[in-house]
Amino acid sequence: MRVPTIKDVADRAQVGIGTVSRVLNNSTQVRAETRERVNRAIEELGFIPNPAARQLSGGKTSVIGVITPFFTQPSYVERLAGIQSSLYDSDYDLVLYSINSREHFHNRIQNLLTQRRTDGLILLTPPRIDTKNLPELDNMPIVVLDSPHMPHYPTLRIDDLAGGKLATEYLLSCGYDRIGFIGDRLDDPDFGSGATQYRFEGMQLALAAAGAPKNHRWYRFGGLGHNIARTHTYELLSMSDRPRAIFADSDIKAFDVMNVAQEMGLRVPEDVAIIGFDDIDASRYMMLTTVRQPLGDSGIQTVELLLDWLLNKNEPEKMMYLLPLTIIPRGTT
Amino acid sequence: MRVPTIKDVADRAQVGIGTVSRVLNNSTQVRAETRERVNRAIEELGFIPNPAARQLSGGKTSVIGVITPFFTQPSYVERLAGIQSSLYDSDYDLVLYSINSREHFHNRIQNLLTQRRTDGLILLTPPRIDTKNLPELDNMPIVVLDSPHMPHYPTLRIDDLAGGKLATEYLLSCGYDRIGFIGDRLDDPDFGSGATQYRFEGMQLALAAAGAPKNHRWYRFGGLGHNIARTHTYELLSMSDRPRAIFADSDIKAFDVMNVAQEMGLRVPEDVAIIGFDDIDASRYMMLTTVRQPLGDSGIQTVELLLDWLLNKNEPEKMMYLLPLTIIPRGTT
DNA sequence: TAGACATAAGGAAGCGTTTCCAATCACCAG
DNA sequence: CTGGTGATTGGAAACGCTTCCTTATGTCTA
Repeated sequence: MRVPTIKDVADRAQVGIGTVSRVLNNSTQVRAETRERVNRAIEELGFIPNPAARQLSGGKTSVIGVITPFFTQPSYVERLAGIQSSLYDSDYDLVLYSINSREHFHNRIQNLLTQRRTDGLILLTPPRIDTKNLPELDNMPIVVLDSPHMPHYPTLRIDDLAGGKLATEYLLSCGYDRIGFIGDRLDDPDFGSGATQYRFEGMQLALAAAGAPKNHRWYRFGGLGHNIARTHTYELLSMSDRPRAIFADSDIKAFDVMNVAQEMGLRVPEDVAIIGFDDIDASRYMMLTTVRQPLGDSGIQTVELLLDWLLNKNEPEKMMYLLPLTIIPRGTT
Repeated sequence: MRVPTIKDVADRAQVGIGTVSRVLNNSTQVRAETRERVNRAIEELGFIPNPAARQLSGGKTSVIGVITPFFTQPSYVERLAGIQSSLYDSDYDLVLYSINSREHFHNRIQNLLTQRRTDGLILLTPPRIDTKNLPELDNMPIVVLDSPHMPHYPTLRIDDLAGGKLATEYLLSCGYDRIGFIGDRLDDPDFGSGATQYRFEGMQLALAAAGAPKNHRWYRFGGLGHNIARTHTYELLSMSDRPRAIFADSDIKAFDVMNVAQEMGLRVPEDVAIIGFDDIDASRYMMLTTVRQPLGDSGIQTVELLLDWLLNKNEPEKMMYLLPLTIIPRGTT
């Protein structure tokens, strides 16, 4: 059986195709009785508008694109899951674009903006790029999640400085005063988001406020990958004046710290306390104390902002929306 | 500046639109010289074919749909990541459809088959449905990953029976003879894949072959969710003749087992050994001994099969492609 | 009752491709 | 030189929708 088209609906409802289209698009210019008749015909035929035709004619794609790096990392997955779940009941499809580098990101967004394959875009932790080269950026609703690099667009993110303070204050309140830090390199040209830097600064502020000791030898800033955090941990914990607690700027790194500590025969938290950052799902199993940021919720809120923009033309303010942070005390402190 | 269309290319290359289209679609019916001229014009204008028009006219969407349940579970994410990475260099976009129930799955696939929003479909762990109601299923290339429920389609999956044997034989070879089992309920109407059942049967075969003791009180089949596995673990480990080792049919459940054992003051593996199934990323951090199935690779292979089908018309055989399993010995045995 | 104006509805044009058919051209055999 | 054949090309039609323009139908006011 052929897939029914708008023409079939029009014939069955004894109206013109224009009227059917108006019913589909909730135009007010239709008499209630006519609308009813058309809806019945749609129902009876099981008519579903052809998305390609709709897109070609009206420019609407019913697609929301999500551009994300590091698709495999749990914190990204959890944000993505939030996005997915919010889109679930909408009429929008979610297209996933994974990127590996700043260049790739630039190409991808350039393409998407010119090709108009999507009605809106969610940029998950986008790298720093020169948006001056993207003149048409303003025509497409874009919401940024977890990045300070696109201040001219609505952005949901956390206050990393406050997060660093929070973690440190918690460690201090537990009685640990000598605190080490393990984070990303500060000047990553591709994906450096400044998160590590702010969290570290927040830590320094908290230490200063409490009059706690600082020691630059306790602070390590590495690249990505497991081994670097492992190496740093080993170095820190081998010192004669080793830190009494370690603040890792992500839960994944904190797991490495836990592993290395255990391999070195140190007890957690008796010999060394550990706090992470993110509160990914696995942290619960690892009994890791951490700073929770609302990963799933942040995805949900991002979609809400974007849908309100697309559906109700409520363009959100181009500002940073700061998300709440909380300490989740578990077994490593 | 307006986005260039095929007409602009045709004008600039001094040819007709049909010729441009033939060049775009690699038809052989174009003189080499003409083809060259057209390609230059495309290059100069930065022309990119409009996907919507293409789809409306030619029926090709350049989209591959992935239908997956449990989007948040690590094993699914890892499969998905494999799929994503393989699609990365192709011209296909990946659209993610998450489903919650068998009904939802049925509706979704029905819609996709009639709407033709995708050129091909990957079904990740689809539930058991009545495919008789989907007469057009045969028109759309579909590859199934991790499910025995669609035997009339090419399917990549593991041999769960062999996996159960493998895990059990390994535990026996470590000297643990009293072995418990924690798995899903056997008759889940929605997503029961038979995996638990086959893994359990494999275990029973291995026990019988080795003459090891069996005890039905050591075997628990629960539903989804953390608490059920936790409860079962507690029950098992509270017995006076408690099992010396526990085989959990997923790593996630094994984590619960580890947690409960620890809370009960039991040492792993000295008091109770634990083996999981899947080898998700987190298992490495948890030092969990487990049966590794190639999650990421399975996604890659699925895409290879599908792309070969779409691009080269190599329709794969409608059979089960069995993926290899290996024991990953770590700290819990 | 007539004119003005709002509301409702029909349907052609247009969106940017692919594909099909017809036209043209080059070449060859007879 | 003529007719036939295959390769190459141009461009109309078609895909299924939205939108705009037009016409028809009320409805209200003076």
